[in-house]
Amino acid sequence: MRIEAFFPYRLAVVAEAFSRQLVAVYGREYGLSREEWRLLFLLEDAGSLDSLQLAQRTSLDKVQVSRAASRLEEKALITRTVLGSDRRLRNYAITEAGRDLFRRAFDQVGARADEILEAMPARDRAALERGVAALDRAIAKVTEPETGHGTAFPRPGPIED
Amino acid sequence: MRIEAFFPYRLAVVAEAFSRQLVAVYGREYGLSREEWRLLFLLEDAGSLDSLQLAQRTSLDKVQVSRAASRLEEKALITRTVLGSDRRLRNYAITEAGRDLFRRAFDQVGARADEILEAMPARDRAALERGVAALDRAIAKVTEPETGHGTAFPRPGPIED
DNA sequence: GGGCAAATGTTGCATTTGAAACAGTTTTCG
DNA sequence: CGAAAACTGTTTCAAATGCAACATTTGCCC
Repeated sequence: MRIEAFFPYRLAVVAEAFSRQLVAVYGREYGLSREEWRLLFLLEDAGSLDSLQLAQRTSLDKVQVSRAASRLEEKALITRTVLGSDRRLRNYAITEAGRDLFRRAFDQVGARADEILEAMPARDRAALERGVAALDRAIAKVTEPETGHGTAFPRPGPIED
Repeated sequence: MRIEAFFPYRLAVVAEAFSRQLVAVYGREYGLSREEWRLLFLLEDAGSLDSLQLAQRTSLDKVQVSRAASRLEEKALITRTVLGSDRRLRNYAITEAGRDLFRRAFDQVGARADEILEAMPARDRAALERGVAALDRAIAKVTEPETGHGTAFPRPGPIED
């Protein structure tokens, strides 16, 4: 089989290429890593989050969150405080500087993303959004066979993570 | 804006999750990195390639190719020889051991990929393939002037279906 | 031909990343 | 109560990665 015809390869390559286009903006021009970008994105929307909420809404693991938050704190883009109610947890809040930086970056990143997406015919764009949403559901279904109550399919191979 | 509604984020997260499912197979069970997997994939199809052909058909840069090839050579899965016609280039060939390993891995990886894709309704799966192909073309179109890296994989011909 | 620029693959070095160990805090349960 | 287990964030250490310099080979242009 030719690798160009192998769908997982095509998906990975296209997604990486798309991501690179956006990293080129928030990375080169604003010095943000992908993890920092995502944390700022979440915090600009929510204003403030504790680490439990944050873990639920990001696909980053705890090490990535900890390190990205350290860097953002050094740059004074967010603040981190220990929660009084549970001292294991942290409260993350975006600063005004962080908000300003994110908004400027988001303008450019969003414009770049739109430029690419609008280069697609509308029908194709709709197909892409539908397909991505469906793939997301399929992965969740296949990898979480027993999160529901009742009887779950017995899976041939256990997949953790 | 909620990050979950930002399409580039959704695409990246879904693509990473899908890729993780496959890396869990060829990585954990066969000890292959993503780059090694791709090189083996190409070489199993072609049997033998020189480095120019290889550069055209992967989205890997020269350092990644060099390092992945070193590891594959150490494992005796491929051979690397200097080309007589141009001693800057290398000829990569898959060994029998490499072919065997790849075929066994591919059976499992392909099955895992199919398991996920077949968990999608057929219409959604068709939409995904259409959308991914269209996004690839859009990125190529938008980044065409630069022609530099960061584009998607080379398309030998128009995508059917 | 001869010197210089371009092309190719490799290596060095600093940074990043991932997995596991660690430290601090809370919950559980005898 | 209090020891042990569980949970959360951080640190540590080895491996991977990216970027630039490097060495080798070829092509170019006079």
